[in-house]
Amino acid sequence: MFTIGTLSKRTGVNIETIRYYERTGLIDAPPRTASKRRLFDDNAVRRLSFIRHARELGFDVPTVRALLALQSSPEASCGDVTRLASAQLHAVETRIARLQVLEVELNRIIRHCAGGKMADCRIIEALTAHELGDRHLSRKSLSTFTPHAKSGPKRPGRA
Amino acid sequence: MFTIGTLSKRTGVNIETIRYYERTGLIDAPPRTASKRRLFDDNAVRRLSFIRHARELGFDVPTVRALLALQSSPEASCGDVTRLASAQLHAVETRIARLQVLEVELNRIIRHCAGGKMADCRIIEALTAHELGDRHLSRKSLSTFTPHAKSGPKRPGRA
DNA sequence: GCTACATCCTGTACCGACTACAGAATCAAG
DNA sequence: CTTGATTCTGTAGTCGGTACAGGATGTAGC
Repeated sequence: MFTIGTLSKRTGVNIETIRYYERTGLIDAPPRTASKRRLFDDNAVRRLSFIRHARELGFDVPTVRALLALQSSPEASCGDVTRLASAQLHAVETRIARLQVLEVELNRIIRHCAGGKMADCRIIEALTAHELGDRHLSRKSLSTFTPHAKSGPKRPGRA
Repeated sequence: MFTIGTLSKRTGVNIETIRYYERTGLIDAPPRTASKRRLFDDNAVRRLSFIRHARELGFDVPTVRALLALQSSPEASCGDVTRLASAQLHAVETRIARLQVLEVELNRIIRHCAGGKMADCRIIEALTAHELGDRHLSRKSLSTFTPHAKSGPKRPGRA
């Protein structure tokens, strides 16, 4: 048995995130020491690794929850899992396709303008006018890669 | 001159989002009628279309802001714009590459299990054990396609 | 025992980029 | 004049965490 810091190191999941998962019922509340410290075992490592990996595969939390439920219900069919994975695969493929459209367009934009002044630049125009295949565009899908992960503490908000 | 609903229809941007953009300074506060209704013109349509398109290309809002600033500063070089677009292209390419890894793995998982019972299913195991190239994994990148866009009003939260 | 210092606890607020809703005012058509 | 659509402001909720305050423990060295 080990405390949350060890679990965090073993799984690569943030301590705060582990507590968050507990709060939201993704993992069970573990036993505690007399001084209220959480105690985890190897089972917790496995479950948390599973969650992490599923999240990495792009499953959203409700789906992860469903997978976990299937995992612990012996009469569930493997087909159920396959179904979830297929849905996920479909979503991933859609995302890839859309990103490739963006890739092409960004390339076009970049090539279009080498280094002149704004007056000669078609980019703004291109961005304003051009039409993307965007009928079902989800806001969620638009997030940029923002690697603010472990790049140190930043607190610009409340200073 | 037209009101916000018309602007919304012409640009495909949600009314609430337009007001949000105004609040956060992405667009200027427009003139109003005597009864405080916002009045927009074709310029607003262009600017908002630009914003929308840039967002669709995956630019985050601060970057969109930068693009807009460049747009209205005549001495800015086209190269600045190109730089932003290149950064965005790089991010998009990274995302594609990562999603393709997921695609492969999901496919593998799906093929691995046709329709037996959980007992015979390797998926959970695969998800628990397998290691992804995830050293710099950003939480932001994990969001699933959640097409809850215009699929009607839903209010499960406070009912 | 005492002092550091690391780790852990709870609780709350914050992030981005919106979205949703309440409750009131105003508008346009019949 | 009434009805229904549109708009207004303001606030709170969403998702999936992250960050921090302020306190309580644990552990090591002296």
